[in-house]
Amino acid sequence: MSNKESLNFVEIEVEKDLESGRYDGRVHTRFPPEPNGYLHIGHAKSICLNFGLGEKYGGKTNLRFDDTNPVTEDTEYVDSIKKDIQWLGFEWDNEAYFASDYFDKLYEFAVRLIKKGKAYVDDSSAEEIAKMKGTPTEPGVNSPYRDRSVEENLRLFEGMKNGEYEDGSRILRAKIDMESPNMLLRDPNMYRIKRATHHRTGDKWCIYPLYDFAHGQSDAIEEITHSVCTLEFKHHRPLYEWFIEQLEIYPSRQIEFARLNLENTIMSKRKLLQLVNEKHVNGWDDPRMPTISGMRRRGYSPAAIRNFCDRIGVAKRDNVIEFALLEFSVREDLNKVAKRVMGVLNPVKLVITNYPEGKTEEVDIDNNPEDPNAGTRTMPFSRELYIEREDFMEDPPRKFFRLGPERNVRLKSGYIITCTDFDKDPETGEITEIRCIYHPDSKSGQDTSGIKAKGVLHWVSVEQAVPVEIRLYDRLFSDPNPGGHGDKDFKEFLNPDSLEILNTAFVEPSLKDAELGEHFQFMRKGYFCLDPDSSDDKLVFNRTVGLRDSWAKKNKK
RNA sequence: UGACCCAUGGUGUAAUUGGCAACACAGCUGGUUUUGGUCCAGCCAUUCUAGGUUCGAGUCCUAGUGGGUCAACCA
Repeated sequence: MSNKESLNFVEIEVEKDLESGRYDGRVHTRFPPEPNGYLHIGHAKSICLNFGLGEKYGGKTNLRFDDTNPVTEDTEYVDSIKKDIQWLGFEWDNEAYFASDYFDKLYEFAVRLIKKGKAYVDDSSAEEIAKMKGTPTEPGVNSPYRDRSVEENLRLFEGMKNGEYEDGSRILRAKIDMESPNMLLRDPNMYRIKRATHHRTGDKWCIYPLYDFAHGQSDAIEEITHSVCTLEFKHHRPLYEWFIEQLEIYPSRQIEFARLNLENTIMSKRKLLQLVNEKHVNGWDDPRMPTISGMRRRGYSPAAIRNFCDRIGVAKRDNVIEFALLEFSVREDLNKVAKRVMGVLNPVKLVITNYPEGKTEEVDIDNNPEDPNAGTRTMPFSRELYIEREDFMEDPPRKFFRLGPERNVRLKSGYIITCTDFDKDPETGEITEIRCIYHPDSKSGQDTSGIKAKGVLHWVSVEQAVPVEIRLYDRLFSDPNPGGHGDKDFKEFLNPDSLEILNTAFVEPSLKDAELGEHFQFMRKGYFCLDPDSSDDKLVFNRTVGLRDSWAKKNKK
């Protein structure tokens, strides 16, 4: 198969099956989300794994919605999930499938099991069943309803389907072994009565299969070869296989891998939903969310996310990935594609006293030094500019390469300037204006001045500057493992400074034509993208991720 | 006080299935640079512990230790 490159353990298992001819050389995987929330980066790992397997071995991958619990599921989620998978760049086989498409078949499977004497209707309450189940260290006991006749079970199960009984009054269980050390084999529930409107089947059904009697059966119906899921389902495997054996259906094989955990975030859909509902964030696609839609809005690219998923690998041990690895993947991709532009986040005015008033010249600038084909554009340069407030120091240390009294610095793609003077608010100590002279023979590309300038600053011409709103993001949680403090609620670790809004920023005029989905690098400041909140009279930019900043790092120490 | 799974640098993943512990990220040095970005070079591990098998163990065996999962009419 594949020779030199190392395989993950799932691929190794798949290749073994390919060699043994177990599935006639077929590889057919599936990605089975429940439509009860938006997809997150953990799902991205699963998507990349499942669709990656399909692509790598010339097979196919189904998208199947595991929609067997109508009370939490909704078509809004179906739509968002489809969009996210496509955006990541994957294509599922045929139309999307739904477990709910198989409700008739599943009902028939259940009847088949009853006829074999392998399933029975239990009239016990949920509490009674739980009690009879025992504990991990104590065996369970048989239900008094366990030995009903096949005929009675058939009649009762049909009654359940026909809505003759109340919700929760009866349940269909598999008859396996109440003393099994594996709790899941202690007569697991198969079908419950639940009068709820399903997002696709409406009110047709009042009984719905549970996970263990839907998932594996759906795999079999679709003739899935490798059913890849996360570690929590390990204990379900014997049950998964028991049903296959009893029903004599397609023998799909379940393989479990360790789910992704990311520092400073949570991956639980339930908790993410809570953040949305309680308005701790502005929706599922809030750029601080670990959702695919949030990351998209934040400016992460599909390639960045896929590369990240490649890098983290697939194994069986619990893992916590450092956020820095995700950010590396984002920078790595954006560095190649992002157009370099200028934006001043915290402006201070710079006046070039020896530059003619009213004059404007267009200076040339590279769109992307990493991409020779990206071309160049021009930017207006004039007497009054905005520069970054933090690029000036009244009394700078030796290693500060930026502007200070009598210091030289180059204005990127423009001229070298020498600072001559500055104004300061006597009350606040804030610098209000900086004055300098420029050296006309130092123009970028035709510099004959011989002047040295260690620092290079970005800038925007005041007259043409476009005022914009800038949104800066930080980790949503200040704790590396917000969900891992059993006694404390994860929301206690929400980072109060995860969103910072800047309302006095300016960007170069070319950004008036910025489009949604475009990636920009604001030089020396990071990667940015236009936010959908933008309107014609107000542009909003999200900072996707900052640039690596060894100067800031050095100063922190 | 059960069953099952897992254990390799700060993090994650490898190691031709018993043959010199590799790659990436992070960190630290230095170089290049009209982005303190990118890029380039260098540094950073006696594989949880203790026994055993073997010429040879990260890999096999035994025992321990540590972590995870399992008792929803959720998936």
